Amino acid sequence: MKSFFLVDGNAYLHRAFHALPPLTTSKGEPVNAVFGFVRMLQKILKQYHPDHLIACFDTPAATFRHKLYKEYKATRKETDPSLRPQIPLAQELIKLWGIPLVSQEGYEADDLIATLADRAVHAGFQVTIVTGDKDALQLVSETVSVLNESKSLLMTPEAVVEKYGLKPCQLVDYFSLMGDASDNVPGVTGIGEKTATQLLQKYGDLETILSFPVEMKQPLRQKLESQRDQALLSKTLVTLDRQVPIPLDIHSCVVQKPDMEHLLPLVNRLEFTHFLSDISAEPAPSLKTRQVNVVLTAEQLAELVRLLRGASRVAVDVETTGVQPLSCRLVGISLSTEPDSAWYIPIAHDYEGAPRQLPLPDIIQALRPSLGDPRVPKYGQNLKFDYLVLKKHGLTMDGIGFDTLIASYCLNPSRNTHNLKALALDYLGETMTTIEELIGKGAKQTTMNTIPIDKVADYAGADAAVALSLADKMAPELKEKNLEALWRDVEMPLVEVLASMEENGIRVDPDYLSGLRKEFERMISDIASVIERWAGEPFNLNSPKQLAHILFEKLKLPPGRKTKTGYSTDEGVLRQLTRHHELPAKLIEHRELSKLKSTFIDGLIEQINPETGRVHTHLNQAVTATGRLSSSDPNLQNIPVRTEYGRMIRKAFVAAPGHRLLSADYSQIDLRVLAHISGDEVLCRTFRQGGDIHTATAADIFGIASDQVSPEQRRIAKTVNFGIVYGQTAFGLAQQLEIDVREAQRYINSYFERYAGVKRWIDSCVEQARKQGAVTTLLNRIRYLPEINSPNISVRQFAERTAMNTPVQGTSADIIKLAMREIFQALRRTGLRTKMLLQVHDDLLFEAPESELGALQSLVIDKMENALSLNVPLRVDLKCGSDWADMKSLPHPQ
DNA sequence: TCCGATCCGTAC
DNA sequence: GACGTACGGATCGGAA
Repeated sequence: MKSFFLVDGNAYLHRAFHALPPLTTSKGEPVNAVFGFVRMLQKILKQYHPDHLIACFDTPAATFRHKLYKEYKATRKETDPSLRPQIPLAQELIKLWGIPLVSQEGYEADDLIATLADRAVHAGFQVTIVTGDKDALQLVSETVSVLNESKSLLMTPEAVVEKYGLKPCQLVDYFSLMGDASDNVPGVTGIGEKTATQLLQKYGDLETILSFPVEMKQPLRQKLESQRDQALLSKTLVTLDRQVPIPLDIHSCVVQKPDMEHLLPLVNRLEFTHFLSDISAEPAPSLKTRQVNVVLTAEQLAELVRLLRGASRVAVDVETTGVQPLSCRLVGISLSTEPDSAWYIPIAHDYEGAPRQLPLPDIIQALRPSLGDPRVPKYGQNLKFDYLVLKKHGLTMDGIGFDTLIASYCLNPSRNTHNLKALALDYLGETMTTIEELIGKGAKQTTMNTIPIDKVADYAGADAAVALSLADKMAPELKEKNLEALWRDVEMPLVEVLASMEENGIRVDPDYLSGLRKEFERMISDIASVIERWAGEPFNLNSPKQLAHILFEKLKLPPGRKTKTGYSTDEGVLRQLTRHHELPAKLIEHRELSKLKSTFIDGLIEQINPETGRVHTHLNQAVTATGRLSSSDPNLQNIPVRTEYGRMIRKAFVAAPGHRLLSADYSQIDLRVLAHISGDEVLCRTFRQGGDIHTATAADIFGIASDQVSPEQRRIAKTVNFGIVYGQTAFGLAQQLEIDVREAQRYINSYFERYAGVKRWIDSCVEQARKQGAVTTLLNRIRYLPEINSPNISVRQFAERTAMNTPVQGTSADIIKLAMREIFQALRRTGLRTKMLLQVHDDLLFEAPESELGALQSLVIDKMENALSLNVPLRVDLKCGSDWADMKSLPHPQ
C-alpha cells in the first residue's frame, strides 16, 4: 500500500519556534522555526520515504468558524514578530525543495488535511498526518494515523482508545463537551475530562446525550440543558471540514527534484550549513561527473604538463601525512584547470600492492613551468599550506591568485568555519567527503599515504576542482559587497608573507629552556609545600574547585565573586585575600610559575623543529572577527613580557649568530586610530604635538597642566585610555584601579567631556550597527553584529562594546597588514637578507644580519609610518638586541 | 579514551 | 553582568 503524508505546516512552525533557541543568521534574521521545520521534514523523508507528501498551511483570512463564533481563537496571542516572517520563508524554501504545498483562503490547515486525508483514503493510500495538534485525532482510522513527530508517537485507533478511552470518531463530541482553551472553544461549563469521557462511553455521541435519557441525573442534566446550544456550536467548531473544494489532484503530491538554482541562494542566505547534505539521495552532480585522472607514468605527466601550459588558472591541493606543513610528508598533488575535471599525481602512497609512482624530482620539474609562473594565477583553499609544503620539496609556487579561505573570511569573518567542506555545502550544495571518512579518526586514524590511490585521487581532485567553482561564486560577491579591494590589496598579498614568516621560524635556545624548566620546577615544588603546610593537607593547587574548598571552607576566608560553578579563585580575588592570610600571595606566585612552565617552557620545547632548531608558529589569517592575525602551535603572540619571570622566558628567543633581532612597534596605534576615525580635535592635536599621551590625558581629565601630573594620575589616565577602546564601564574601571565605582564614573565622565568627539563617534558607531547590522574598518573590513538588537540586555551591551571596539582594533590590523606587505616586497626588491619573523598586533619582529641593521631601520620606519595616511601621525619605536628580552631602544630618525 | 565545558592567565 | 581580540593548559565529568 502506498503511503501519503500530510504535514501541518503552521503547527510545526509554531512548535519549532518555541522549542528552539532564537537562532538567527549572522546578519540577525530569525530562522529557528524554519530550521526546526526543515529538520523535521528531512527526518520524515529519510525515515519513511513517503510516496506522496504535502504540507498544508493556514491563511490569515477568517474561516467559517470565525463567522459562526466571533470569539473563535480570540484568546490567541498575536504571532510573535520574529516568527511571522519565517512563515513565508519556510513556504518558499519547501517549494524550491520540491515539496508540494497547499493553503486555501478561508480554511485552516486542519480542514485541508481532513479533506485530503479522505481523498487519499479513497484513492487507496495509507495516510499519515504529521502534526502535534490533537484536533487531527478525529480523523484516525484503520487507514489514517497521526504522527506526533517530536514525541515519536504514532496514533492509531488502538492508541486513541488507550489514551482517551474513546474511539477516534467520538473525539469531536468529547472536545465539544470539554471545550478547548487554546482555540477558545467554550464546551459545556462544568463538564471536564472525566465526565465527558463517562458520558460518551455510556451514550456514544453528543446527540444521544442531548436527547437527555431518562436516567440522567441532576445537576448534570441541568448543565447540559442550559448549555445545549453552546455544546452544538462547539461541535461545529471542532469538526474538521472534509469537503474543502481544493483544486488539486492528490496523485500530483509527489516530492519533486529541488530547484537548485533558486534553492541554493536561499539556503546560503539562511546559513543552513547542513541542509543540503541530506536533501537529495543521489550524489551532487559535480561529484558524479567529475573526472579525476591519475598520473602514474611519464606519458601521463607529459599530458598534464601540456594541459597546464594552456591553462589560464590552476587550482592546487597537496595531500600530506599531517597538518604541519614543515614536518609532514608530501603524499600527492592534485591540480585542476576546469571545475569538472582534475588530475592527481600520487607521490608517496605506501601500502601493500601500491603501484610504482613517479620520482618526486621529475614531478617537481614538470610542474615548475606552470606553478612557478606568476602570470598563471593559483587557486586553492588555504594556499599558505600548499605553498609551504611545495617549497619544502623544492618547488616555489608563484602567483598566489585566489584563496577561497581568505575570500570567505573577507565575506564574513565571524563565520563558524571557513573550511572547504562547509563552503562547498553552502555555496555549491555539494557534500564533500571529509578527511575523517578517508583516514578515520581517534584510535583508528591512519595517514594519507596508506589510503589507496584511487580513493585519494577522488578526494584530492574534488578539493582542487571545488576551489575553482567556489572562486567563481565568491569573486562576484566580493565585488558586490565592496570587499574586493581589501581582499585583493591587503589579504591576498599577505598569504605569501605569512607563509614565509612561518618558514623562517624563530630560533630558540633549547638548553637555556631546559635549565629554566629545572629552575621553575624547583621553585614550584618549594612553594607548593609551603602552601600545603598552611592548608593542612595536600591538594591539587591547579584545581580551582579544590582550592576554593581550602580557602573558603577550611580556612573560612571571605569569598569574593562567584563563577557559574562556585567561588572564583582568580588573581583579583586572591589579591583581596592577601590581607587576611599569607597563603593567597604564595598561591599567586605559584600560579604564575606553573603557568609559565606548562604553557611556555614545556609547550615551547615540544614545538622546536629538530631540523631547523627554530619554532615555526602558524600565523592564522582567517580566525579573528576583527581582522587581526592569530598565532598557534605555538602561540607566539602571548609570550610573557610584563613580569621578571616572564622575561626569563622571552630570553629564550634569540637571533642566529651574526644576526640581531629588531622589533618595531607602533606607538599607541589604537588611540591614534581612534583619534583619526572619531575626528576628535583634542585627541588629534595631542598626537600631532607629540609627547606622552597618557600624561596629556591625565592633564585633560584632571584639569591640570601636563607638568603637574603625578605618576598616580598618569597611571589612572593610562588605564582609562585602554579602557575607552574596549567600551569599559565604570564598574570595570573601578575594579581595575581598585577604586570606588563613583570615582571611576567621574573619570569616564570627564574623559568624555574633554574628548566629546570620541563620545559622539562611539554613539554613532552603535547607531550604525543598529541600523545596518554591521560595522566596518577604514579599509572596509566588515563585521556583522546580529546581536546588536537583542532583547537580552547583556547580550546587546556586549554587541555595543564590540561595535565600538571592532573599527579601532580592525583598522589597526588593516594598517599593520599593509605595512607587512610593503616591507616584504621592499626586502625582496632590495635583496636584503633580513627575515620577518613575527607580528604581534602592533609589533613586527625581524632577524637581520648585523650589516643590514642600518638599512633596515629606515626601511621599516618608512613603510610602517606611511602604511596609510591618517590625520594624525603614525609613530614607530625600534628596539634591537640579541635576544627578545634584552632589547635596547634605537633613536627615532625624527 | 576522548571531548567539551569551565576556569584561569598570557599577550596586544 | 560589568573590557575588546586571541590561544592554551589543567581539571572535571560525561559520552564513546
